[in-house]
Amino acid sequence: MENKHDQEDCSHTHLAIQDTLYVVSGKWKLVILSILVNDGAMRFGELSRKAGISPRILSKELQEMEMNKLVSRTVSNTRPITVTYGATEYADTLKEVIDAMIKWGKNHRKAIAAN
Amino acid sequence: MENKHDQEDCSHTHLAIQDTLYVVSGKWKLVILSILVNDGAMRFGELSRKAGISPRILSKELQEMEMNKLVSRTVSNTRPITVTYGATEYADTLKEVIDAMIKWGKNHRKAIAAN
DNA sequence: CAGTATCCAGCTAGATACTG
DNA sequence: CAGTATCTAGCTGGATACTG
Repeated sequence: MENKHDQEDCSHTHLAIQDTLYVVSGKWKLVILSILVNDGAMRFGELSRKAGISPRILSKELQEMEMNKLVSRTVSNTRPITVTYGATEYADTLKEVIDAMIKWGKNHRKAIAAN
Repeated sequence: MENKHDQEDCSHTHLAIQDTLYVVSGKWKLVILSILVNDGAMRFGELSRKAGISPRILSKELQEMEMNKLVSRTVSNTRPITVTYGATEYADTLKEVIDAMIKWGKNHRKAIAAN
């Protein structure tokens, strides 16, 4: 019984880590998010230029981030249409994770340098 | 001047995130670490069997983790030699990061499920 | 036993060109 | 403008066999 519980807890925990890792890993997700947070909402092309990401990759990343409610996508009825991407309020909840990563990463540099 | 400072802060921050990401990302690093933390130090073969990782990958992961001071490697002068791997005390410092990831991941499941 | 060597499949990211 | 299609290079992880 206890074993079963332990395993379940463990797999839930593992799943939670995987989920977070998925959202935060990869070459661009956090770069995109930080640009949208710091510079505010902007259009697809502008974001592409500012981040230096080719459209194919940017499109894919934004779709995933939208599914994860980290960015919002707003279409304007101009001609041709314009699309604006912005960081959501929900994206702020990631701050705790990112801050923990920043803190550990900074200390780790020192820990490794101090051979 | 302010710009320069901002950029430096930003790049340091970005670097710190990358460093942390490097240590926790990938398919096996946290799995290996949790086994060593939960079950204690053990030998290469045992770890390979317990985690279900082929020797090539396990060896590579352990080397990286040793360089990052997350695992210790101890050679015994038996014949043939035996090698024991264990989680270091320093590995405990990662707990903050991992806990933040677990917490966010668990909440995120709910947030996404509540469509 | 504790790895390393070799070979290989699949995924990630990018360049470039194209479409509504 | 906001993407999608196509093609490609390089990296990650894995199976298997081998060595000291």
